[in-house]
Amino acid sequence: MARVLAADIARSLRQRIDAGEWADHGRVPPERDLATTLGVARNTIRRALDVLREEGAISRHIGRGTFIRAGEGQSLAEVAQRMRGSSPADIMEIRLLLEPSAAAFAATNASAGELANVEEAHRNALLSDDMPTFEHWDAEFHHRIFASSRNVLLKEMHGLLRALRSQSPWFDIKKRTFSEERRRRYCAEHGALLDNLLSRDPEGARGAMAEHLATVSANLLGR
Amino acid sequence: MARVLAADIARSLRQRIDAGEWADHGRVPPERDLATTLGVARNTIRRALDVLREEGAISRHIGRGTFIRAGEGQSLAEVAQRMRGSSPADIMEIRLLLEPSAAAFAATNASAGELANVEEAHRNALLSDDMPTFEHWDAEFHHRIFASSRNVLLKEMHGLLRALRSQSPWFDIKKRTFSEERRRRYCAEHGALLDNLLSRDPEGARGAMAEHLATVSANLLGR
DNA sequence: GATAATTGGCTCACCAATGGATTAGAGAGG
DNA sequence: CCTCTCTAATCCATTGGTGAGCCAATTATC
Repeated sequence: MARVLAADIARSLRQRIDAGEWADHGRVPPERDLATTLGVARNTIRRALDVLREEGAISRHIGRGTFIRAGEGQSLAEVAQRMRGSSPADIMEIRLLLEPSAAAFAATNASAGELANVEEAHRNALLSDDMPTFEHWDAEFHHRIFASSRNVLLKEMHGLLRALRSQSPWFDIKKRTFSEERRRRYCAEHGALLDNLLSRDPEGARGAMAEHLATVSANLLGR
Repeated sequence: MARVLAADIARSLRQRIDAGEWADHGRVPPERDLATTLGVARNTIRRALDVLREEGAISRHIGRGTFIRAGEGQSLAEVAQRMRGSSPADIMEIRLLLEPSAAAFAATNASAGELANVEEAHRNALLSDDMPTFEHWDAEFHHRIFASSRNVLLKEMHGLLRALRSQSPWFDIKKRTFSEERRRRYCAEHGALLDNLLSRDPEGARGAMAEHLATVSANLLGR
């Protein structure tokens, strides 16, 4: 008998997990089954699984079973769920990463109709006179730019950011920092950005968006 | 038998709803009917439906029935659902937007311990000899960089990308394009990136990551 | 309008599956 | 002989599924 049976079994199991043998349900067979099929005592299986759990490869739950950790907290919905805790600063940082590029993509990829939609949102934001209406068309302006980027995932990522922003602290911050002067400033920056889009200038659009977000960030976060 | 019956049923029902099986009446059969046709206890059906309601996929009303909520399309779960359709090219584009900045953030924000974790993933990738194990540590390397960026949302966004990549066409593409030479190339680029992180050079890290992703993109998408 | 049928909400007792833990013993190797 | 690993058996705690029953709200029927 080899003196390190459990380690061997651990290695073998790790390989079978990585190869996706039980990936369909994300669940490893129960200890007792593994013991009989591998012709080994349940104790030994348990020690092998202890190793894998130490490594974080699996998790075990009394009464439920042994589960592969990849894909455990990794379903799209669960990840989205965890995003709820993000701070306004974190969200702003991500916007700075995504939105300028989205604007650049839109400048090159958007159809005339899509740009017309962006323009419509801008016009409505200009005309709106109360804060909620302006907020709505402001958000719509940004979202329609993402929708014009021709990257489905990018658009949906913005949808996610928008969902996050519509929650908890953001609304208060926005309300507190809103003013007529800032609204005019936003509208002016939107207008400049729109001009870059309409003239199909990706780098100009990227710059205009970056500038606009810098303004927003300064207003909301005070820096 | 299977200790995850309710979860399986939830998955199956979600699929049937998405397929439009009951779209005409917007209504799912009563719990008791589902129980008998699926041959399980009503309690189990209820647990499965609880999951779907949590996700916002259905709503239930005493005395009326269980209804499909095709509404708004703004819930996080639904956004996540739409992301499933993203093409590999779209995903790659987003990675190019996020990962170089994540590397730059990590260079400035990471603790020594976090960088040690990144290094560990790199070492394990170097040592792994079969493709699934390498894939695992490769993904882990990238993810630990995001975890070191100190931006929760950024980290979760990468989790989202990873979840998308672990689905459908990606696995085939990776398998088809994998080779020992490419593995060595990836490891070398990871090493260069890691050096920039350890020497706390944000712009160097950003550049190294951008270069690495260019290689990956060329290999996977052929351009 | 009154009554019955339908439908989701809830609880309970019961059982099987499963991981957690302990104990005792058999062999192997120093 | 001592130590270490594996075997074997046993008991525990938790979880999830079953089956049954009753309640509450809604809808159909007369």
